[in-house]
Amino acid sequence: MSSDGENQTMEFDQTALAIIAKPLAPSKLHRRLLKLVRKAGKDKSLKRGVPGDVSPIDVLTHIPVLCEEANIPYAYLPSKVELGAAGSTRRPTCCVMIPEPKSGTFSVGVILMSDNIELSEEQKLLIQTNMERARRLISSKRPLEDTVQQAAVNETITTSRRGGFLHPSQPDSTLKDTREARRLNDDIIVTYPLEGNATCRHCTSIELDAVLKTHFSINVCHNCREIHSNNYRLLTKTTVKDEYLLTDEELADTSVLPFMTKPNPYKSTWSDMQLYLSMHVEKFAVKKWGSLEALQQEITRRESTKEARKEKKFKEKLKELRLKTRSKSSSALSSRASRRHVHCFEIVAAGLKRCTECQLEVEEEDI
Amino acid sequence: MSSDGENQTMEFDQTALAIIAKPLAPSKLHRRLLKLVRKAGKDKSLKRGVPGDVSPIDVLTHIPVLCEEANIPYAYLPSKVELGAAGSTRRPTCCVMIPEPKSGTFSVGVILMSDNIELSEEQKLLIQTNMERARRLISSKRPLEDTVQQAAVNETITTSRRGGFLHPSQPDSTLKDTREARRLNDDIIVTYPLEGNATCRHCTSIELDAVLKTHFSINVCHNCREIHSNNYRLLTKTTVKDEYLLTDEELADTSVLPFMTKPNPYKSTWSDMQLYLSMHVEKFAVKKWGSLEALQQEITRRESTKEARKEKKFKEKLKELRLKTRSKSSSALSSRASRRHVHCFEIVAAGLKRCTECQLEVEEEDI
DNA sequence: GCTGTCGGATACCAC
DNA sequence: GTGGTATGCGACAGC
Ligand SMILES: [Zn+2]
Ligand SMILES: [Zn+2]
Repeated sequence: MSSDGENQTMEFDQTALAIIAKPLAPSKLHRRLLKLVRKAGKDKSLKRGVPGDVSPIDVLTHIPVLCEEANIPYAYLPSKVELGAAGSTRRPTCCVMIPEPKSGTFSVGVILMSDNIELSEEQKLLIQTNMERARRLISSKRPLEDTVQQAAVNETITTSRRGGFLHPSQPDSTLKDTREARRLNDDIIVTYPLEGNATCRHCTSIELDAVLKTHFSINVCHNCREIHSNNYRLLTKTTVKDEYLLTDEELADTSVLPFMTKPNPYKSTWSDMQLYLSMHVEKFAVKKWGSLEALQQEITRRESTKEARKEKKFKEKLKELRLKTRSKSSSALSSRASRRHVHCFEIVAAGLKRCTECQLEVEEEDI
Repeated sequence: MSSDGENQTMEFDQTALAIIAKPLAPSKLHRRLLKLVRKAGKDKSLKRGVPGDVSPIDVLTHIPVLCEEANIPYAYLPSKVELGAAGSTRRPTCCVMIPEPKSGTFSVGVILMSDNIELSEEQKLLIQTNMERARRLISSKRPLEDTVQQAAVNETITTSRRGGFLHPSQPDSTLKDTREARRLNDDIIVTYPLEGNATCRHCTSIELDAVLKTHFSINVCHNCREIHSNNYRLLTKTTVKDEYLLTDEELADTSVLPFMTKPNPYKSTWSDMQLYLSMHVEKFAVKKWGSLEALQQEITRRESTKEARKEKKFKEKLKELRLKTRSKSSSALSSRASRRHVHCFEIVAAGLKRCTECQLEVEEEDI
């Protein structure tokens, strides 16, 4: 099953790129890259190069080459995905390099592209190859990723009885599945004599889903649960807060919104997951927000304010950097930079690199 | 001067209504009514009638009559003004009654109208008359209004030397003038021998404005100050925070944004006004927000979030009320209500009134 | 008009 | 994925 999910991410033609760009359906590899970037950012180990007055593409075109030479796997990501999920920048094109925890050498490069950059067939192929290499590296190197990987395996084990239920027409079933968490426990409750069993609320089956019956006192069979999967999904507390805009306070009233717990898949010693039933949550959210449309409107509103905040913050930072950098790079030097070449940087000060050929100065900032 | 301002508010034909409806240029009377409503709201003394399932206009048509009979002055206000300034409701039509502090009898009624309600000539005349009565009552009755009125007089006194400078083509000069506060002190600094005086930064005059020279070390003559009045306006701290979105922290750095103080015009014992120079503020705001356009965009954004919040809050409240009221008014009774008549309410419970003829129930809520 | 306080929402970090 | 804390902002009441 897990191999299913990963195979899908390898197709990376223009069509797939458009699909992957949807914020709500990032592929597994994308999500891993984002997590990786985010984690590296937290560790203050992520380096982000911000060029001064030259067009960003001028600086970036050589990165793939450098990566190739240094045998560093890299990958292109549509920028939209990054913006939403990893909370990165609004720059149309930029590059992040993720160093090894110990040695400081770079292990993975990620190039964030604007959506409207045209790719040649050759580039596409290169991308595909490197995506694969990056994927392999990621799944084998990073402790965080290892944990998640491990968790996925554990889930698969506990759900062995339904391991093969994934439908081929669901390209992002991996993601969906994790969020639904229906595979966590699929035991069936049947007692003897059979006549004493309650029947499914939708049909006459007595093979009731154990999770729903035990934790939510809902009698529903596996079949009907899947038929009405929108009602019987399990949602984590975080998801509910993010996608239904409920508050901690509201989620604390178990008489209105009961929940079950499961060990935290990231690390079992961390706080348990709190899983709410989608039908409860949705009903509550409709009561709170008026309608699902109104809810969606509020979500959009908050997202746009978030975007605005980010943009403002970034502009401030950029202006600062520009002020710091502009004085150092004279116009005479930058005109020389127009000649096409691969920048070769030397470090001239803490966080400041200069190309030995064109004197382009690039400031590194920790993010 | 103050009589100038008040005369203008008496013209209340359709044209004037459109003019008055502009949020940024409410007439003096409008602003007083709004303050009155707001203050009454704070005192929990404001009663707002919320009809159940009947069309609001059905309930409201008799209010003027009742007011007439009880000799209560009333006035129509375009609803848009209320929504923005007094933070009232989104109802297209509603009515607020403001009781006397002691007796509890009503002294002023304000009817908030939708902008698209058609008025007959007779109605317009009635409105005009009652506007006038309401204005007189307000300026004579309310302690808050008295204070403001008094403050206005004091300002006029301190600015006697330029008392007549108001231009007739400025209908809202009263408001503008207060905000500019240029009349607070218009002494001229000239020392002898005349050769020792600095000259105006814009011309050769040595009759420098004392306020700007003393508090901001800016040499500018009265004439040039008025010519460049956009640069040399004085803005209160509150105005700066509202209209330029600067924070307390930013406004505290006097090396960047110096300010002068003046006694609080509302009550001299309250905190002094802090007056900033418009050119300083604008320059800082442009640096902070990127441009005046970006600032305006942010202001608009915040206003829309505020609107959204209000709307949501109101919807919640309305839903509650509907639930409480609906069960009490049967459909049979409300059909009887369609006959045209003046509702005559009796109190059936705390905050609940019922018309003796049509049984219409109206719930009063404190706001 | 100014100030302090409170509640909501958001961002960040550690587990 | 969750819980805590820190921060910025809007609302409000008192002065
Ligand atoms: Zn069933
Ligand atoms: Zn001059």
